[in-house]
Amino acid sequence: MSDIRVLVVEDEPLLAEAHKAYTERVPGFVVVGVAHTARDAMAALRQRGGTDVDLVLLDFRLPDLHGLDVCRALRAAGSSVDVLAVTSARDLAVVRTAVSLGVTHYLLKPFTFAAFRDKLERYAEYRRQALADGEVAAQHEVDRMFATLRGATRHTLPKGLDEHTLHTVLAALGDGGLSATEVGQRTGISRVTARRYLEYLVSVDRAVRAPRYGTPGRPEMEYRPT
Amino acid sequence: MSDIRVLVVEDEPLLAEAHKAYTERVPGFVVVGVAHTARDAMAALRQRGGTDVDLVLLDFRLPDLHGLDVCRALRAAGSSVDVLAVTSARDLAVVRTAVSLGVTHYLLKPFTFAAFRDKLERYAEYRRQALADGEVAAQHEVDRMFATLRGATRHTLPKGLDEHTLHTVLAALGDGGLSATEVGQRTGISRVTARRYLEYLVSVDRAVRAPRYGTPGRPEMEYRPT
DNA sequence: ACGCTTGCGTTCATTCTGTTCACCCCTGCG
DNA sequence: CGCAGGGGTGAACAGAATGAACGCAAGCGT
Repeated sequence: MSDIRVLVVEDEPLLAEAHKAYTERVPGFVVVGVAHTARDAMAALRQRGGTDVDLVLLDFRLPDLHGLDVCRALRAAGSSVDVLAVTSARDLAVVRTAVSLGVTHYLLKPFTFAAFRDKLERYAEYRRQALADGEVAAQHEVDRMFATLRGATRHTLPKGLDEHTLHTVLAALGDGGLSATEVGQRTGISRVTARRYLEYLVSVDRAVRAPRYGTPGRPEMEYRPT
Repeated sequence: MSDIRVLVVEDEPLLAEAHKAYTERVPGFVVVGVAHTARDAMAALRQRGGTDVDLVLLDFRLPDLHGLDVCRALRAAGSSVDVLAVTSARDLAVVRTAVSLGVTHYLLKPFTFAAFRDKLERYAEYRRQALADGEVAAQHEVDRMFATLRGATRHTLPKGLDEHTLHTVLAALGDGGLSATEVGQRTGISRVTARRYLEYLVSVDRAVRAPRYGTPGRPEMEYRPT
């Protein structure tokens, strides 16, 4: 199976580099181009005849056109290249339209590498199933393809940590500025456990810690989500 | 929440009637039109201004144009109406293209009413989440929308589960707040079996689980029906 | 400096989870 | 009527997640 060829479309040069680096950290993917505007992106896709790019990492906020318009133009031109929306647009109307235009996934900026990799790996798996030139025999095969692409996110937590507790802690943390003890009080969880989860969040860059000075005694650690 | 308005596109008159009847058997859906050709379908959609139809049940094998071309024309015209592909085309290439054009689902003919209803109900649930004019706060909310639309299907009880036991467990659960052990005690079923059924209920969103904190030792899981 | 104060970070007992596997019951078949 | 097979159940077990206890770390005050 040859690599999946990706075109990165992102106007901010630093982010474009970051997305490129992220993509190439995922086995099976290779970046074949970077575009900074909608015009460049469409030119790159046209030039390549629509067969040399498998997946477009498309920022929706571009200087010249909106990403949704790029999608529409692609579809109108008969291209069936796959699109992964990478954007900070949180409007449900935009999500709806993106879905109707067939984006494979919709990744909110800023994102962690884990979230990014999850989307790419799902796409790779979908592609493995869909790329064959054969035919599907039964409904459940089609269902499985759709589910592979869009099914619930799998997230692997370290041992000793529980997913539900993690959500509870995250919710209690709110906008941050809380110590482990305070999070514990808010959730009914013990300080020890609250700390366990807060430290996990720090370890995966979903929170930061800072000491609280000014009072006697050892300073308290204050956690804040990122 | 008003009904979801459906346009049925199917050239075979008998099948068109059948699809219409099926659709109206699903609560929350209403058929607002039937078209027998691609031309008719596009005319109907244009006439209605693109805002009076929420979902198109689209046969791909039409006398004048292929369903895929209808999709492409819709997208090119800026319509973001949702499309449920209903077709006997089993080519993976067709499925791939359909996905890239944003079809919500792909239903192989011939199909059972159960399979059909599953697709419509998933779409309704997706719509409920996506229709608000608000904004999404986090990645997992978008993920849930995609998963609702495309997640794995489960219409029958998995092996190893018995319907009668399921009802017993559901009845014992009452308003919730019970652990697997407690449900077991109330029903005379073992904890293991009670848990088996409770977890099934969670997996199909008919119950939620939350840990009970405060005491030493691994927390108990508390189940609550939704 | 040096103690004082306060909470951090860790260890470990505790309790319940999740899984495995043997058993039992039912059904179909020779 | 005996036997094989499969689906559903529960006893036993390995280990997962929590919180109490405790020693030590880290600022503050004199």
